[in-house]
Amino acid sequence: MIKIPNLSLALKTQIETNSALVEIAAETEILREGQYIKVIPLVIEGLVKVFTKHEDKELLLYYIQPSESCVMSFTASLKNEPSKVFAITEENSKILLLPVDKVSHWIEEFPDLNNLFFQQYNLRYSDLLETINQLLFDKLDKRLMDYLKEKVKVTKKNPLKISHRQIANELGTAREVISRVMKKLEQESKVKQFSNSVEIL
Amino acid sequence: MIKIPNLSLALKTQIETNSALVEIAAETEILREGQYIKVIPLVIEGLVKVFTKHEDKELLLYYIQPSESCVMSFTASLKNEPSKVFAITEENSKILLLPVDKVSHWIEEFPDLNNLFFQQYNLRYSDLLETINQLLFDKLDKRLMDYLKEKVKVTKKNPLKISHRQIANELGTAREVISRVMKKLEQESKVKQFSNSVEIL
DNA sequence: TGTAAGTGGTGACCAAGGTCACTGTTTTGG
DNA sequence: CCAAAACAGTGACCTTGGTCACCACTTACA
Repeated sequence: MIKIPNLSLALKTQIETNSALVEIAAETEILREGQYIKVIPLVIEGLVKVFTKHEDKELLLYYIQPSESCVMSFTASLKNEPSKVFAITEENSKILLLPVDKVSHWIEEFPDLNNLFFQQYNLRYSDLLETINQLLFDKLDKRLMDYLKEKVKVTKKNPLKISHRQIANELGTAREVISRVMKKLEQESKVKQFSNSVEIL
Repeated sequence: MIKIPNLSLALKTQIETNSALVEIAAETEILREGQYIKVIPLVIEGLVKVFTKHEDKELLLYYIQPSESCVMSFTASLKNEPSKVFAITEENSKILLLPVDKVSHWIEEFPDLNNLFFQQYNLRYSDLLETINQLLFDKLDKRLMDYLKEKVKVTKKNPLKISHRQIANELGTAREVISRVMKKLEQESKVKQFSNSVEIL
């Protein structure tokens, strides 16, 4: 039985018998801007990254962690609108795919599912607002540190195996810039770099 | 009887008999960061501006227009969390104040209200994402033009009576910068300036 | 095992926008 | 009607971060 906090047994049974559980390899694109979809993902295991992108420049928006869903898919499928964001698996993941037509009924029938989606919306509202505040108020050194801390927390790995290029992509900037700021942070003893990996101190 | 699209008569009656309709003068602060609240506003008439702020620097996030509500208030009051944003009336406004304890019941009882809040969350998600995209991908001249067009649409006034200082505040920048960019836009015949007002061409 | 691809480091330079200082004009309230 | 406050214009300068051109090192895999 799938473990998702705060869902009733009746609902979990419904979900299990009506949804597909798929395993998706790391680094697989699962949603792109403009795409129409008919399925709502519920992450069981692994990690999904959601980001915005425009002509080679992109920005990490938030992660979808186990027990979480994707509100973009929720509205995109219920209202038949195209997605405004991209999503990609960052780790090998197990994801439940809930069929839209079922979900629209379940929402009325099961207050706990209704609740879950309200919680998800609220969470993403906070995530996006946080992103705005960082873009607007913080310099790159702070943004980089916050990014690294968040990444350590979410992947539960320290040191992180990650390239300067990927960091740059996720922060919407250039590799050289990360190189520069990273060096500064290392001199300030806030991080330590090995080959291809970064440890937060 | 209050006119709000897509709400059942039964619900509207409930709302009318259990909520206070208040008139709030323009430029009145109605919500600040860190504040706890026990009431959910539904704008009937007028216009409410929602923004983020940090040490004198602020940024317009979105407007709450008639028939719309405030999802920040929704979660802040239902989950007893402090607000993360500021809100201020931009015009004289009539606002229905729904008591939280009632709303939590109405949401289960009336699918149309449940629906309204999902729509509002979706709308704000889009608003915040749009804000992020503009901050990240657009230069100030484009951001300024978009801001002015939006303002004209939302206030239904062209020319707009507005100072460079206020524009600067809402875009998170400085007055001198707006002065500069405004001059450029005027030379490109995209706007026309009179004393204390701006017309979009 | 050698070569191509990916990665990181660095200096020089550029562009956008933020800051400062100061001026003149317009608006407003007593 | 006049003084104070708010507003707008502008040149000089600074800071941040983006761009470019390289070079050197590591890693993967053919």
